Amino acid sequence: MAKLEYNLDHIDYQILRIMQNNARTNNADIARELGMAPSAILERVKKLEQKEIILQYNAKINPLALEQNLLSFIFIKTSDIIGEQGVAYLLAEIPEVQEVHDIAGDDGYLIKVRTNDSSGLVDIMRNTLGKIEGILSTRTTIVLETIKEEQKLVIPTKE
Amino acid sequence: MAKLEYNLDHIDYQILRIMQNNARTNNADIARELGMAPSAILERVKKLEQKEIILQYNAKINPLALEQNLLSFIFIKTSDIIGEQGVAYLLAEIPEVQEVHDIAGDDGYLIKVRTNDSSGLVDIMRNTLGKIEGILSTRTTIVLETIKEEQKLVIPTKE
DNA sequence: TTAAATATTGAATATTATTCTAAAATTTAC
DNA sequence: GTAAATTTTAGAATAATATTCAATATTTAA
Repeated sequence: MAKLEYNLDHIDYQILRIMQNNARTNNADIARELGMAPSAILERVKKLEQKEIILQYNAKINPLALEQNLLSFIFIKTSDIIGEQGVAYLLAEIPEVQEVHDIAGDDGYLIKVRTNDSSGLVDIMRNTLGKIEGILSTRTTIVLETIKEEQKLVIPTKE
Repeated sequence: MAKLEYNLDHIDYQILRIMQNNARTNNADIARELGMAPSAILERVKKLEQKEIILQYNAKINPLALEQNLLSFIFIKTSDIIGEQGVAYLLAEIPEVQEVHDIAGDDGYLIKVRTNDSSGLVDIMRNTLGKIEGILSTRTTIVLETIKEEQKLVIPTKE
């Protein structure tokens, strides 16, 4: 895989900033805001997508509306050899698992799980995690309340 | 604040599923896929937004493109009284802090931070966290590699 | 500096968003 | 269970946007 060149100028940054805040902002509006032609903006957005700078567009859905009230972080120790991530990929396949991170130290992995409630969490731990070979131990942290949760990156103001 | 009634049927679920996977799917396409009139879909989407079931539309940007290569989780113990979250709101104001969770146990808060590199992390810990009154201690976990990271919820298949 | 490559504009067309009214379906109240 | 009230939908009309393309401008590289 060739090294990708991300060559972003300040117009790209502005587009990213707008899109990060509202992915449904239309071309015409972006063009107006940046004082450019819609066709030029379209070209740039397409390029940002092609170069995988914009990875995807998501609607953020209120977890409460889908009765997904329990958020948990679980540290998982495994028998995975360093550099290998067999267990990680199995964890990543679980729909309720939103994040899987390989972390430094002897903890192994940190995963983020969203379930209906504690019974949903128990269910996953027992029936899903429990069936994965190579998991040595888990340590679970329950979230009582989420004050902030977003994926917005800090975008440079200058190029 | 009145208790919100989320009254979702299977058409709403389908809309949510489509939007969660691609927030830029246009009305016409959704209408075609669900075999309904665009105007009906528009009504439903507006309602989902009004009822705060769809919270926002985000473009997911590749952190590498913005040189944000280091992801960390930090456990923060504070002198916040249980139920009060003064420190949490200060943490939430930091742009590099993507998540702030109040967690069970004596750890206090768990935050997720994205920085350029380790020097950016040190900088935040020293110059930003260090200046917040009420932080007693921190424990930092560095992410070596992220295998999965998304906010997609599990959407019911039946109503 | 010049040639080549890239990016932008502006106009034309295709497509979509949005509004509105009437009909249909659903819910509510009696 | 029926009728009224509410909500939802469809369909048509219009406004707005997306997209394409050829010409122009700009940038890049030699």
